[in-house]
Amino acid sequence: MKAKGRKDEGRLGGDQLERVAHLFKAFAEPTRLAILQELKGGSRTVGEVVTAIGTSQANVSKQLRILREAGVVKHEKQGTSVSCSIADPVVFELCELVCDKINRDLARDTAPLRF
Amino acid sequence: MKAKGRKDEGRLGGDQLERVAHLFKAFAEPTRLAILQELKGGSRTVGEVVTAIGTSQANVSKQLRILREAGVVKHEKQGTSVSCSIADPVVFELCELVCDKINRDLARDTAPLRF
DNA sequence: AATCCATATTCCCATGCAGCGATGAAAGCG
DNA sequence: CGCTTTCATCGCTGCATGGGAATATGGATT
Repeated sequence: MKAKGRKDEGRLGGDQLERVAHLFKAFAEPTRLAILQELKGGSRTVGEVVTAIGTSQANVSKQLRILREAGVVKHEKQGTSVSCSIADPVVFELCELVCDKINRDLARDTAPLRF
Repeated sequence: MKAKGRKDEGRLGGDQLERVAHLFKAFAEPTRLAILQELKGGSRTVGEVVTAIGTSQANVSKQLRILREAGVVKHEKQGTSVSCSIADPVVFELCELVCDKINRDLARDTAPLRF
């Protein structure tokens, strides 16, 4: 009967919820979102990302590690530098859904201009 | 020409990135995900959520507030108690995308059993 | 080997925040 | 009016983490 997981109609346990939360957390930071936005334009070296988003190199490296370990960004050694790129197109879908929701809510706030 | 925002091919500024990050942050916590999962089954009072996920009432109230302020959960006074429900179906899409991604990555980790 | 460059890592500090206990506030009910 | 129920809020503590400065690592060039 394969009672593996799935004990309560697909309700997730604590460990799995932590997994999900951990992945969401990768997106829950302006600096990391800025990095993702930069990578949306294609592969960039770490140095290019640093100059693009204007924070310290140490910080970019650290945030890139978080994104990589979340399976969101991919690293590739290319000659002397390291080239980064989006590892999973789900990034775009997630960001689009979230942005659309924000825009909807903003419209709802601003809409009552009707007179 | 409506030059509102949109200064660099749709790249978001710091404030807007913070908005996006803030919304993602609402999902970046196991307790809040457990609450959302419980509400996925329909409206629940605060008390029902408390007994369902097994943490303090104070904590549930606080996390519900965060979810409500993020526009993710809706509160409605019903008699003596407060009924909560999912305010935006985008919740389901987001969670589904994230879960699918995790399952894909897990499969990729477990797959190389080939010999 | 010495050196330069691009990244990664370590140490440190400050902030944020989840969780608990206690208290407050507000609506039903005797 | 008190009393209970239901939920929200406050104060607090411990832990996680974003960010900077300094340092380590590792490849390339000379």
